[in-house]
Amino acid sequence: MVTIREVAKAAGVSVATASRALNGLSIVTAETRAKIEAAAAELNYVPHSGARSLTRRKTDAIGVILPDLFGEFFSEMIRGIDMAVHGAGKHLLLGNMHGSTEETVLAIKSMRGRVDGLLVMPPNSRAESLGDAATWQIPTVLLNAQPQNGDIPFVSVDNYSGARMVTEHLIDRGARKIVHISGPASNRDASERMQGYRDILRERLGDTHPIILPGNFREDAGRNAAQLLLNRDFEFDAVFAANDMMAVDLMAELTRAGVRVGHDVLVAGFDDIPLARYISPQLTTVHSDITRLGSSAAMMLLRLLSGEALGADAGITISPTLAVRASTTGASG
Amino acid sequence: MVTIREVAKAAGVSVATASRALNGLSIVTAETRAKIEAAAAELNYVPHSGARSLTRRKTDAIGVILPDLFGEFFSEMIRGIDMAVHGAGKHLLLGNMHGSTEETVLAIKSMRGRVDGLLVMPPNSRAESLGDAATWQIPTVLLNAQPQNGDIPFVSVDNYSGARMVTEHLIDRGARKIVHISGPASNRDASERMQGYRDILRERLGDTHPIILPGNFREDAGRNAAQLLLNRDFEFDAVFAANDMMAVDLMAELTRAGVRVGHDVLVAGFDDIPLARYISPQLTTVHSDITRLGSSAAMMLLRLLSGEALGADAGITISPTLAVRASTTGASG
DNA sequence: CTTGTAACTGAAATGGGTGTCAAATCCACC
DNA sequence: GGTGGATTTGACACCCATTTCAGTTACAAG
Repeated sequence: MVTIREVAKAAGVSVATASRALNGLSIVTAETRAKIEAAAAELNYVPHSGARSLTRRKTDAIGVILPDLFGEFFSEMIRGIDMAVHGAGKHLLLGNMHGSTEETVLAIKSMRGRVDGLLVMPPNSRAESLGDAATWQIPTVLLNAQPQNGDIPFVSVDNYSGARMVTEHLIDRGARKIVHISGPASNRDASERMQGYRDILRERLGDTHPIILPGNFREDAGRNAAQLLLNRDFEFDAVFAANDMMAVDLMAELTRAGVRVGHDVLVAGFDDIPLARYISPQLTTVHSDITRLGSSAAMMLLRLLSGEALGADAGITISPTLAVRASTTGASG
Repeated sequence: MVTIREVAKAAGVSVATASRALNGLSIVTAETRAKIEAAAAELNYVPHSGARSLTRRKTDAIGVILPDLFGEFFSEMIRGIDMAVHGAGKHLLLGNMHGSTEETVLAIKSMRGRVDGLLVMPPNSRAESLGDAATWQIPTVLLNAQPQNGDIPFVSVDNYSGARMVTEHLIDRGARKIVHISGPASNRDASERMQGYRDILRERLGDTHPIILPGNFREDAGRNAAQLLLNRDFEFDAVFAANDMMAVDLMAELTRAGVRVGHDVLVAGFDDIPLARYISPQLTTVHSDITRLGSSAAMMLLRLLSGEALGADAGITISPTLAVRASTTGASG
C-alpha cells in the first residue's frame, strides 16, 4: 500500500506539499503539482480515506440503521436515502439490521468515528426503545419514529390518518362489519393504524364494535385470519389488514374459498407494495411514499450536518394517500 | 467528543492501560479495570472506530458497489450479503450506485482505507469495463461478472444454461415459433441469455430462425414488443423475454388483446421476481437465487480476508432453476 | 535483605493523512 | 544591492486509538 509519504519522496517534495497538490489547493506551483501528480500516477497512489477522515473530522459517510425490513420497503428506503445523499458525495454505511434493541444500540455506537451522521429507524418504530443511546453526540434523524421528548428530528408516516382514510373509504363503500387484522402488538405503526381504525369506526358507526384479529405483518397471518373468518362463518363485509402482505394472502385465501373480493367482501391493506397493483383484483391500500420518506430524512440530516440548526420541533410527517382499486370497488380487474 | 485520553485521565491511568482495559485484555488488574470502566461509563465514552481501524489496519467493513438495480434484486442481494457478513460483525459500506463506469472506478477508489474488502458488481456485468482498476490492492470478489483474466474471484449466475432450459421447456411444450425479447445489447447477462436461446433453438429446431426483438429490461419494452407482435399479425406461439419485468408487461398487453397466455401463446421470463407468482397466469421463469449469490460472494470474500488463498480459478457459477408455472402450461390460475 | 521473575503499567512510536506556522524563495522596486 | 511583500514550501504537531518496548512494582525464593 503506497502512502502519500512515498509519493512525496518520489516527487522530491514534502508530504505537506504533496497533500496540497493532490487535493487541488491552488497554492502549489504548476510545475511542482505536475511532478507530484506524475509520481502519484506512477506509484498508483490512492488516498487512504480512513486516515484522511481522522484529521478532517469528517468521514463523508452517513450511517443507516434499519430493522429487519421486508424487501420492497427496504430497497425503496435505501433508494430514497441514496438519491438525496448521492449529490453530496457521501457513502452509506449500513449497520447491523437485525433488530433487537440492544443490538441496535450497539450498532449505533459502532458508528462513532465512521460516519458524520445517522439515520436510525428503531425497531418497532419506538424511539424510546433506544433509551439512553438518545444521548448521542452524533447528528441523527429518526426514520418512521417520533421521540417522545422531541429533541431529535424525525420523519415519519402518518399511520393514524392513513388508517382513518382507508377505513372511512370502506364505510363509504357500504361496509358495516369491518374486520381489522392488526400488526404485532409491540409495533407502533401497527397500534397507530389500529387506533385510526377504531376512531373512525366510532365516529362514523358509533354503535358497532370494532372486530380485531391479531396479526403479525406476515403472510401467514393473512391466511390464518381468512381461515378463521371463513370457518367461523363469521359475519363481515370488509377487512382492513394492517399491511398489504397480510391483505394479499388473505385475499388469495378468500378467493380460493369462493368469496368474490370487491363484491361480497371488500379488502384493503396498508403500504402499497408493488404487488398490490398486480394481484387480481388489485388491492386498495394506503400508499406511503417510502422513497420520499428516505430522501426527506436524508436531506434533513444533510442540512443538520451543514451546520443548520433545526429547531427542537423539527419533524416531518408524511401524509399517505389512498389508492383505491378493485378490491373495494368491485371494478373489473 | 470524549476520547480515551480523557477516560485515562479521569481514571488516573495511562491511555495504554485504558485501551487494554476497554478491550478486555486480561493483563489488567481487576481493580484498575473497574476504575477505568467506571470512568468510561461516567464520561459516556464511545470508542472512535475510525481511529481504531487506522492502527489496527482493519476496518471491519466491507464495501459493496452495485449498479443501479431494480428493487427486489437489490434488496435480495443486500440481504444475502448481510446474512453472510452479519456473523463476522462487519458493516456494509454502500458505494455510489449510479453506474457509469468511471463513477464506479471512482467509487472503488474512494473505498480505500474504509473497508477491508470489496464486493463489486460491474455495470452491464462486464468486469472488463473496470479496466485498470483491476490492479486493486484490496481483496475483491466480483458479483455476477467474470473477469477475462481469471485473477479475481467471482460469483455469477449461469445465464446461458438458464436461457437454454427455459427455451427448451417452451419447445417441449410444443412451441415452434419462439420469439425472444432481448435485454440491452451492452449487457452481458442479456447477451448470454440470447446465446442460450439461439443455441438450443439451433440444436433442437435446426431449421427455424430465431426471432429476436430488441428490449431493454424495462416494462415498456414488454409493452412495445407486445404491440409489435400484435400489430404485425405476426406468427408466433411463444415468447421468451430476457427478464421478468418485460415478460409481465408483455403478458398484460397480450391478455388485454384477447390472447390467452398459456394456451394461444406461451410466455416465459427470467429472474423470478416475486411478482411472477402473483400475476395471472403465473409466470414461468428462470429462478436465480440472488440471496445466495450475495451470500456466496460475501462468504468468499470473508475467506479471502481471513487469509485463505483462493486459487486463481476461484469462481462460483450458480445454476438457476426452472420455475414452471401457468404461463407455459395453461393450467388454471 | 538481595535478587530473580512475573505481572502490570506507562511513554512513545505508529497508522496515513491534514493544517499550522515558520522558513525559504522569488520578484519588484528603491 | 538591499528591502519589502507575496508566494511556495517544509517541519512538525495533531486526529484517536493500538501496540511495542521498556520500566515499575509485587512477591517469592535464596
